[in-house]
Amino acid sequence: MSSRSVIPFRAILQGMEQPIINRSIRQLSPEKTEAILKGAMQEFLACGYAATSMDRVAATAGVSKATVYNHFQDKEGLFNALIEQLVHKKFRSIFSSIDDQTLQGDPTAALTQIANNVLDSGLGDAQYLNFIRLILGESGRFPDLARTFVRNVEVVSCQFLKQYLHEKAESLRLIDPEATGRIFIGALVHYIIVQEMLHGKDIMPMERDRLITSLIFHICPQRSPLSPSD
Amino acid sequence: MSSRSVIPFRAILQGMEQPIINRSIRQLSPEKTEAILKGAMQEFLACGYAATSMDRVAATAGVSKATVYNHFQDKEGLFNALIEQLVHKKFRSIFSSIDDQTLQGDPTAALTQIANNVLDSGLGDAQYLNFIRLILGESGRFPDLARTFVRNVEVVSCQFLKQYLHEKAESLRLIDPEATGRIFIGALVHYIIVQEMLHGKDIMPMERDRLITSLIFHICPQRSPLSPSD
DNA sequence: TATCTATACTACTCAGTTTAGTTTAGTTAT
DNA sequence: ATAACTAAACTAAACTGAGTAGTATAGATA
Repeated sequence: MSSRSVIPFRAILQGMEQPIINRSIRQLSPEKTEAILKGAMQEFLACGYAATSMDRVAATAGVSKATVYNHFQDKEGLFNALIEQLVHKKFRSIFSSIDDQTLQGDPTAALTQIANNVLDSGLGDAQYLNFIRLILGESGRFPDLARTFVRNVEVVSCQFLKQYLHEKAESLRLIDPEATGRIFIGALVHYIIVQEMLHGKDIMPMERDRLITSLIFHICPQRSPLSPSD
Repeated sequence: MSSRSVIPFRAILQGMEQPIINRSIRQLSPEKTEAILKGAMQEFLACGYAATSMDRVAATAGVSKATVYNHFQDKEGLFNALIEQLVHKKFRSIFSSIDDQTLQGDPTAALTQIANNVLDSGLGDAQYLNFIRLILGESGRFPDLARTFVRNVEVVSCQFLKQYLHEKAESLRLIDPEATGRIFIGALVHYIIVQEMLHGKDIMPMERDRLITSLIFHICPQRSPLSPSD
């Protein structure tokens, strides 16, 4: 996107072998880097890529604009670094809080907890919602960032479920645990997107427990005759 | 967003009852309106809201900038009109091409065709993908447009499936056709998002027929012993 | 006569650079 | 160890060159 040929800043030299002058090499302060990324997060998540200004990022970070450009090559570089950080640090493991005991027990209870974990990550957290919005909205202009997201969030989620369902495949009589896992995640993600991201709560309301109940009903083969509604 | 108090243009009066001055009122040419909307579509879908310039919209539409502002109040108004048009004209009925005969027959075949219709709408069409990207990406800044989308696309899809599954509820032994419909749509939409929108095809590949087969396997109660994979 | 075009304008914002001066931290000499 | 020195990280501010939304004007067109 930016196409200029300028002598690269010190920031780009990170990781390159230093020449001769090793006398008093101070690093760019990690505190500033963190502050800039924090400011960038606030701005990019709130305004999107195009509508975010580097002046405002610097102001929000409490740092001069020149410092921003000492730490990051340009707007695109800062954006890339931010998304990469968010994907790796914040939004990776939705399943870490699921204890092994639940996983070993009744599949209905385990799947309920997994579903609730997925929904909790997206239903309350406005920051998470804005992050997904940003990734989806910019996935056309930043395909590599989208792929990073897929590798670190989607793949992890689906692998986790695939593994779990594979273990239970016989007792649940599943023929394709991987596809079942995708259906499970997909139904939940779509619910989050429609209800919260697209503000569809009031237009097409549905209790989250109702969706989870149905989801588990369709995955676990025993079909009880009691019908909750409709 | 734009906060100026200007005497409204003729464009805003569209649909309002005209006052007294009906003396030789030529309308703003509908051809120009269409051309502007077409240009706006190209630009907004390709660049997003913030990165689209009104100069470029006018140029793409083959129309002067002043004409754009005669037909639409401002950038936001044009964007609103565009999304509204797209939602209503282009991306409303995914199910129109499903014939009644299929719907009356074997549920497995019917659901397969419905699933294929949903996937076809999103897997090939780059324009459709960009449209969804735009809606999702701007859903935070344009909540009303997001709601319009929900009302006209999500609700229609889910209602259609709810209705169909409600009729088959007994034979398929469904306890909550509406929730089942959501799961069905959700799994397909999530598949489109991950594979196409987020460029996950090569990272976590999955044949579309495999997903559809599993989906129908989970909805239709008869569980065949033959397993296609894994 | 009203819609259109072309063009230029206003007032502003933007990404990124530069300049001049301040702070900070590592090195060296005392 | 402490003080002096020095180079780099920083700040504030101005600046460049380009682009922005939206308006205004004068003339072409139908």
